Amino acid sequence: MKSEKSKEILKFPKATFERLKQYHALLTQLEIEQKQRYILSEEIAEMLKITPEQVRKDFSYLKTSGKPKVGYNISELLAELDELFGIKANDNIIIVGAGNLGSALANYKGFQNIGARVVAIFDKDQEKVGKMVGELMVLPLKDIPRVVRRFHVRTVAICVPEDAAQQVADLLVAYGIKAIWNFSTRILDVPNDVIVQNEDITRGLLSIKHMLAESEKRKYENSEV
Amino acid sequence: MKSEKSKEILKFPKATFERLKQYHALLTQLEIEQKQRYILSEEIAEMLKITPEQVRKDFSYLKTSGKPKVGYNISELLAELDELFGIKANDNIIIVGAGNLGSALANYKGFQNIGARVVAIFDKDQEKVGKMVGELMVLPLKDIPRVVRRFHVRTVAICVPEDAAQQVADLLVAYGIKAIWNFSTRILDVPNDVIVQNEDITRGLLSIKHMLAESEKRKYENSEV
DNA sequence: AGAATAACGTGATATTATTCACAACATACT
DNA sequence: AGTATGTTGTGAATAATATCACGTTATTCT
Repeated sequence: MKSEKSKEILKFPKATFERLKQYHALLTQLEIEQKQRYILSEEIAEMLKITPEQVRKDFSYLKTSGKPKVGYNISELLAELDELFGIKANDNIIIVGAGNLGSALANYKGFQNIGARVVAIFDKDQEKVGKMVGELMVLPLKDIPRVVRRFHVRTVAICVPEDAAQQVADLLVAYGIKAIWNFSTRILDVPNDVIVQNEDITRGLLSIKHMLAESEKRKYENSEV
Repeated sequence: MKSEKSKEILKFPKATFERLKQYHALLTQLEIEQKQRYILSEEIAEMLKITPEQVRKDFSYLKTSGKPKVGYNISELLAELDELFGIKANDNIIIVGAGNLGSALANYKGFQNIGARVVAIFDKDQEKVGKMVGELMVLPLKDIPRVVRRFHVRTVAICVPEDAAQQVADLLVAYGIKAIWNFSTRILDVPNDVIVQNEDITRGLLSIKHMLAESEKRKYENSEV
């Protein structure tokens, strides 16, 4: 490749990338609300519990720039982030497991905001096959390869019971799936070229427990002094 | 390999804390499986896609130590992490929103592993009130204060539609709730002393999209060379 | 128009996190 | 028992990230 600079521009710190996802979610929300056209680094910072300097530093990796005393144009910023995350290029995904969690995902309306679409949901249980989940009919597992090929599915959300997660993952790997969105708490064993994104929600609750304990401690210490 | 330093001060880097949660989940799984008594830093590293040095460094903040050529005692390590996260001290939590997501949470069996228990689930919709979700009967929102007081609830999971999230948060704050586990993608505006843990799952999918794009690019570049 | 103001942009500096390198040591082997 | 081996534990070096400090600039005010 020729242009080294253009590559450089799309290269930001990992920590910045994580925050860009948060900015994207926030800006999407603001864009929908249509209450304001511009936003200050300080406003963003307050909402996301970070510093304004951090926000500006992050944005300095982008092409979009803000105006002193006015802030950043929400639409412009969101457009650049959309572009950056490849949101215009839609990704077809499927869900395995039509229990409550799988159904919740299937009904989730926000996927369009991040360039994703759920094209099918599968379940092992014959009782569930044929039932409707939102606008999708639950399909049997054997149909996975056909749907994957037909819709060029690269990403699968695993929403099955804990002890079935690895088994389903093995199946999906065999079908050539590129990325697994793992909603079980199990650590999946897959080949190195398969991406695994874990959504173990219990981690969030552990954080809460820890923060609650911390704030209790502070309260105690303060009353001591 | 001596460690005489006072480990009483349970202060570790933030990054380490994040990983301790992962170790905890992994060790819980291994403890349940009962397949092995010891685990090497290298095995942990491979499963969590980090380096063995990182694992050992993290564990160096703990009292538990490993044995050369043998590894770490799983039960001992898990016991220390349980203690650290205050898992023996049970936390009663409630869920607001009895849709698919709220129901999925209510039925989740892993809460006991992290010292949490769902004591009630609420919904605004009169149609849902009275219905059973797992072993819990859906209650009307007006019962929240009573349950919060009766069960000393400090933490609430918000599983309501996007545009109701802020409203519910305001309500909960008024009832004296200390921590909000936010499953909507909305950024909630709450007083500074209220903890908010966001579980915006779309971030995970954005990461997948990005990684897929990266691996596509690598493939392309390799075929160029 | 010129001055005052408030917010942006970013190089320099400080802080935090990861990796390296190797001594210490438990186990297995001869 | 002594030696070889492989893994731990951790201070030191390096790398990544966040914060600071301040020059720059668009807007508002007089």
